[in-house]
Amino acid sequence: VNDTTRHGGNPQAVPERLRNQRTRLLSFAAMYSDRMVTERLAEVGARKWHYAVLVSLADNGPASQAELSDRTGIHRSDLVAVLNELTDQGLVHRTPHPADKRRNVVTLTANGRRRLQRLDRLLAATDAEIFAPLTTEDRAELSRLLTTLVTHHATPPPG
Amino acid sequence: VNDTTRHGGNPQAVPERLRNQRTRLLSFAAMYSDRMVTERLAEVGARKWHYAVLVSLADNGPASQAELSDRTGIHRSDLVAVLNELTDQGLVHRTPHPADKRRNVVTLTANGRRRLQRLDRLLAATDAEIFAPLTTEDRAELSRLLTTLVTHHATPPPG
DNA sequence: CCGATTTCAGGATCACTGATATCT
DNA sequence: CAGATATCAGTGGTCCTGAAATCG
Repeated sequence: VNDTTRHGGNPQAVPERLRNQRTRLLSFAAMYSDRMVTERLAEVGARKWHYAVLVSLADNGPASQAELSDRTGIHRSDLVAVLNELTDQGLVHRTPHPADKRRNVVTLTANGRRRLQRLDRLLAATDAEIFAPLTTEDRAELSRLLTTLVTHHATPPPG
Repeated sequence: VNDTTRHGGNPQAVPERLRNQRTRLLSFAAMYSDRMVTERLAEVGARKWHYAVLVSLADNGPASQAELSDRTGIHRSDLVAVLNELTDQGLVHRTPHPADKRRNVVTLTANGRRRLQRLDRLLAATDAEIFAPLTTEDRAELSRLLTTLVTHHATPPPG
């Protein structure tokens, strides 16, 4: 229908040398995946980072913003806006830390817990959609390979 | 050394539910990969799209900009700037198409061919660095899985 | 007149930087 | 004082939209 947009180019025309470039494959796969996740979340007024924060609070309990940044991978500077949005929606709570006046303690609300359940279902469906062309075994294998890469590069070099 | 930047967070602190999320793994892996590729290319004054254009011209011959966009996945609007940079460096050539005055014919120069060889070596080294934690078989497997995903999602839905 | 090609101006989003005020 | 925390303003890159100018 619309062939000038949604780039990635015409797959048939892409030279083999480019098609087989692993870093390029990784980039494009992530691009499609990110786009789909972002779209699905946008339909219910959420963003990727929202989910990350809600999960972190649900699974590891209340936390300061600095710790939330560590848990989710959200940059400290950007976490502020994310928490503003979540508090505006009544999904989390920012209260001053009793013993350390610099910190906030971020807590999940009952609404936040319900919201997380919904996002969980939504993201499970999106995952199924994105990885539909892979078998169950292939999906597990992909997760294994990506986990190896991520842990290797996320781990700070020894020192 | 600097633990507040280069996010991805503290890997140990990331909740298991997030760590195992496939779309997140894909995003982060691509992020690390892209960052490394971009850095290495920047050291020699190049960018990712430069390489894509040079490869396309070397492997599939001269082309119009519209066709180059299809071959490389570069958006038509952004291709202009990329070609400006490449022509400024004397790596490609823009000449008017003899039979169709709307088009340009983009050609690889001798310098462009030499440049491509250098970028090939550089990117091969970067690929080795990025995928170092994977065995040879694992890398092939990863390529296979990613290719399945990319072709599936790049191929326009039947119609 | 419709469609294709090149070009430019600008938007939206994202990771990141840098600075500031506050507090330990 | 050094160091940590939360916040805000702003940069640079990328993907994308929209429109103009030119031409088939």
